[in-house]
Amino acid sequence: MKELTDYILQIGNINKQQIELVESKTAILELKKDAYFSEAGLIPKRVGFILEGVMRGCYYNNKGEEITRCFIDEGNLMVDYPNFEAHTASSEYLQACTDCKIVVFSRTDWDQLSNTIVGWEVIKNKMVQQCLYQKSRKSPVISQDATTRYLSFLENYPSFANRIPLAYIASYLGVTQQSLSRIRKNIR
Amino acid sequence: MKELTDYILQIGNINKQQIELVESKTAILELKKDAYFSEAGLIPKRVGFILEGVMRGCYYNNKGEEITRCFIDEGNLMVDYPNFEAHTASSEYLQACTDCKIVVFSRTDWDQLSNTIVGWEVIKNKMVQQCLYQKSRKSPVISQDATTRYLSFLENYPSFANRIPLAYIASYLGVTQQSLSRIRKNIR
DNA sequence: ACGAGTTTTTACCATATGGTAAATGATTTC
DNA sequence: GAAATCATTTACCATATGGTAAAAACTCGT
Repeated sequence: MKELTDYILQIGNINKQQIELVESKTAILELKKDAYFSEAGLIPKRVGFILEGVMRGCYYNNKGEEITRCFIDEGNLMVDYPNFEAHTASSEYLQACTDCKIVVFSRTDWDQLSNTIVGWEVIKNKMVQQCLYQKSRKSPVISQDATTRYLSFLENYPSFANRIPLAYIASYLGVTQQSLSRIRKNIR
Repeated sequence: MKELTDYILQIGNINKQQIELVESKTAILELKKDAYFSEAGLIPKRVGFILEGVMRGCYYNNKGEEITRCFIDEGNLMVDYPNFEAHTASSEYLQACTDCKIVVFSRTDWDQLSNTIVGWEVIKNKMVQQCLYQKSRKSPVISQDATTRYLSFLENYPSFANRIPLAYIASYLGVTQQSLSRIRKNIR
């Protein structure tokens, strides 16, 4: 669980005893490839932190196409936070792209740790903030052409090209699989 | 300043006296169309809350083209928060698209209010979070075609079509001005 | 190792968007 | 109010990407 500890320490000040308390409130979840962590239409009940593997957020658009909204990899927080906070149904799936190992907080523990750890509320909010920044910083830039977006994707997620299905990457980049396949060919 | 009060109250609990304290730490800034609130290359020193008008975040890409990254309208927070927090140079300009009236916090006041108002730290972080969600929720969806993106834009910002230069909207949507002009024609 | 299923590549043509340029329309300045 | 500047529209052709379909390459379970 060192990864989670490092992640928290980089964000806020918290002592050893408090870290142990945080850890005591978590559980480890192993997800097989393709399994869901949370689903569209349901109220998110848990916050995850990815220890190993890659997850993605995805949804179905009005044409029934499956669209990848984001990738979340090791060392990052995973939750549809607006809906988690508001107790409203999520509009996306959080799905494992590979086998994953995840630290899980229940809603109760996630919130109640604020009562026992001074500053947990602040740490929580900063973790969520950081998670959002990551997402927006890495997400494809709409004013770039498809090839440039793919090259940036490779820089942001160097290990993904061979681990993640082309279709997931294509919908993330906003192109068809065929186009992405052609782009890969042109790059070679 | 009712707008700012409402905004804060919707986010956290804070009493009348505390609100007055917050307000006493702010200044009102009037920006003329095209003026900058902050600039690329400089360390952001202020947090703004827009009372009237529309601002945009923009930058120059490696081809020298001016790209609009986001619009921020009335009732929303405006700041390049990652760089504000890290004391690092911003990579974008925050520019007035129309004449604007803005509530301004200096960095000192923004941070030190946490010492006098219990819970300000949490409110601060939630305001920033909400600001980020707004931005990502409204930003154009890369898997949609240009016409769909423009129609969504109109829903998100109904008052913008005639107030904001076409070039700004085009680069926000990831199309050329000519394409956007053609799209407008097709919609009519 | 085989076959069924899945994923990726290729090919062909249709279409949307880009690039360049010029014409029109709007706004500012003197 | 005329000239100058800036913003928007239109036109033309080039190019990138999409849609459909099929072939090829992988994967998985037996």
